[in-house]
Amino acid sequence: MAHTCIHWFRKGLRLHDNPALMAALRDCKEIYPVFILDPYLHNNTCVGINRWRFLIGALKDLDCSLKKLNSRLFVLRGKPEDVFPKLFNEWKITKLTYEYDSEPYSLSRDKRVTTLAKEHDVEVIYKISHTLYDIERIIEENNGKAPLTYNRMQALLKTLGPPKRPISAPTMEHMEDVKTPYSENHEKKYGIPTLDELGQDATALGEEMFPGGEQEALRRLDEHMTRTGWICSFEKPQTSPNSLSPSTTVLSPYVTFGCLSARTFWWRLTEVYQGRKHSDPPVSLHGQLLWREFFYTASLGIPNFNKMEGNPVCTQVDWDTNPEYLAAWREARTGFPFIDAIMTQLRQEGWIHHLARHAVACFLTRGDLWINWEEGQKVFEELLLDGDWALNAGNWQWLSASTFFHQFFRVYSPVAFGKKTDKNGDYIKKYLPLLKKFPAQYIYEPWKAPPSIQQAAGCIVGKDYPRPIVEHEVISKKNIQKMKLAYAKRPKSTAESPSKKQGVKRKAPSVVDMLKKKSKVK
DNA sequence: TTTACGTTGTACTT
DNA sequence: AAGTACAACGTAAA
Repeated sequence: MAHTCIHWFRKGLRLHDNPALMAALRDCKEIYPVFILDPYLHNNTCVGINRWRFLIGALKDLDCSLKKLNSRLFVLRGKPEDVFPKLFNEWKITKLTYEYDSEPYSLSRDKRVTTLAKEHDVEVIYKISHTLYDIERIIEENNGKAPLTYNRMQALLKTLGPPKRPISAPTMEHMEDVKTPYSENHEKKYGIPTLDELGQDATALGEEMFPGGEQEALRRLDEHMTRTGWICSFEKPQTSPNSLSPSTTVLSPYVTFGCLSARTFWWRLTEVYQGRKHSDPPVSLHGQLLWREFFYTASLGIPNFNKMEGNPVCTQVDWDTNPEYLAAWREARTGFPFIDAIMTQLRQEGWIHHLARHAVACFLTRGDLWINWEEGQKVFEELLLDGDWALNAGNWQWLSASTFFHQFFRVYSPVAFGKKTDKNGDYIKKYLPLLKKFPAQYIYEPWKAPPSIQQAAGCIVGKDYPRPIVEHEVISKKNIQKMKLAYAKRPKSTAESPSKKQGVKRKAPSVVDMLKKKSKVK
């Protein structure tokens, strides 16, 4: 007997490489494509206006693509646990399909919805298509633990082989015997929300740099894939955090919302690499997708992954509570132009380069302000178009040297780091036009400019632009010592003889270093 | 137990 | 552009 199905879109806002949607269309007479505005996920505190705009764009594009298949998108409002029982009854549903999502809230929500579905005699089918791999399998392969290093991750993936190939989007042939019953007043009942309905002030919006949606995602993917030389020589650490236009693909928002399948991206890259010399993970574009996989795996295998407390791999640090510092960082008024420019770009455009994220994250946490990484995590979640639960938590732990990365003595300078790729400070001038008349010599540290130069620039530090809120050279050294202390308090998994051999070990590394350098000749 | 290594530090020297 | 000191961590493999 043919089914009456709901396909539930959450992430995975696309038709291509959507195995759960294809499962819905098998033996199907009626399909209801559904998206639910869940007050838990979509409240105003964790979703900024740029992310709302991206989501609305993605939903519009989805509805547009579904129309071409004689179907429509049904947008509902409310808790999924409340919405589904009504839909099951009203539409006489027999099958529910969705894409697997490993976020803790999603897992608990989907469990509750599955229970409700069973009570209504609704068959539930879910498929894995948000990540390259079944990340539970990766954890199994590592004896039940998430790998904590990229190397280990790569070794595990080697045993699993390459990711599955993506599947095509449904066509009219798949829809031959399938209908979507929608009425004249569909827009009124199930329409896509406007910014206004969501309580957002649309007049506050800037130019839309990255419009949401699957069609836009695939168009951008195609465009990038034509740049074969660039793709093959791509090395993430060599790309610039402060170029005036993005030095990377910025496909991340599309992958985050599932407008673009990670597997589609992966295999398109494989095609470009084919028969050509190319860079490799971790720095290559394949490598970037594997980093995503790495953090997804960690987020599933490590409890309380988005918190310090109760997180077994996270170094417990006595971060300060300092609302003034936090507000200065969030609102781009730290007095360090490089930091403030990045935070301005983040708020305006919803995207900043990965290394720019490093600079501001290090500054907020272990580098300068000594504020808990969870505070930064919240701000990024609100403002980043590619704000992803797992990647955001993982990268904040990385940058704060809480786990994954442990060389806490390597601190980014809020002055020096940006100069490497933008000596003139053009990036700063773009996002902080107030400072645009400062000569290059002072653009990264305007407080050092003599009064006459400040006057000539039309910007007096301490009046028009803030003085630096901390003295980086001093505070970063203090903070390194505080990190050392926090590390010393870490519970040791193996019993070790502590201080005995330390005096000897001090000298040894220099010999090791010398040997290392000899072998590093390229 | 020891060793190698870690996507993306800074500041100074050669 | 490449090398080196700085002060020095944990993980995973050997």
